[in-house]
Amino acid sequence: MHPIGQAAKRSRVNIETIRYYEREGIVSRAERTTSGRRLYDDAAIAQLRFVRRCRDLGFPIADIRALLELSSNATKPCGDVKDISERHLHDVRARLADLRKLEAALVELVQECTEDRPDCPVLKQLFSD
Amino acid sequence: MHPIGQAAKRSRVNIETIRYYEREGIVSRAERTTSGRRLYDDAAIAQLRFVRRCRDLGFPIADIRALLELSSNATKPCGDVKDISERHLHDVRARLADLRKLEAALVELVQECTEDRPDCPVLKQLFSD
DNA sequence: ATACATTCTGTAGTGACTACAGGAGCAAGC
DNA sequence: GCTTGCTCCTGTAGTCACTACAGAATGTAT
Repeated sequence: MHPIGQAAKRSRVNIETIRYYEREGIVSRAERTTSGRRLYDDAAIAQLRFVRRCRDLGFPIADIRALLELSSNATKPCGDVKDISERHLHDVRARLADLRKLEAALVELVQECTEDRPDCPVLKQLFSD
Repeated sequence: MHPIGQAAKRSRVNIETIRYYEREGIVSRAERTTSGRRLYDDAAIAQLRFVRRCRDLGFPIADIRALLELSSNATKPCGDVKDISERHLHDVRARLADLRKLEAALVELVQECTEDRPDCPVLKQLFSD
């Protein structure tokens, strides 16, 4: 059994975030010492690491809740896991498309800006009707 | 002179957001009728539209404050405008790189998930040490 | 006069944390 | 036993850029 600091290091989830996850019911409530300090076994740490990996993959907390639920309660989770993952992948691709457009627009904008002259074409363009 | 609803339509900034921008000092304080309602002239609407366009380009509010300051006070704003824009472009590219990695990781993950079987390889992988 | 639309202020909620403040517990050295 | 310093506790507020109300007042059309 490990105190929260150890659990944080092993899961790469920082201490404040672990407490936040517990408060929000995202992970199960940790055991406590008699003085009220949290204690984590390997399974609890694995759960934190799971959440961390999902966050690294960009899954929102709501999805992570669902994934954790599936992992503990479903007999055949794979279909639902796939659905959640594909929906998320779709979101990521949509964000990628937006960012690519944004990048192109910015490149064009920056090209306008070449000299130290009194009328900035960038500002002019952004202010135009 | 236009009431806030008109200003919102013309600038594509919604009413609540316009009030928020004023409260935060991002745009200049609107004139008022005797009863206290906001009034916007063309310049004020252009300023709102400017903010909206910058937001569309992903600039954070702090950058927009700086750009507005430059547009009203600087004699040769173009150099600074370029600096701000390039720093932002750099950020956007960093986010793009992150998202691309994320997409690749998700594609790989989703490929694992093929059948309706009791042990989901995705969950297994996310839970592994 | 009445109905309806528009606007006002002020506050709270969003997501996913992060950063304190102020206090208590614990381990090691003297 | 005492002090030092680290870890931990709860609870609250801040982050970013809005968005969503509640409850009241004003304006416009019939």
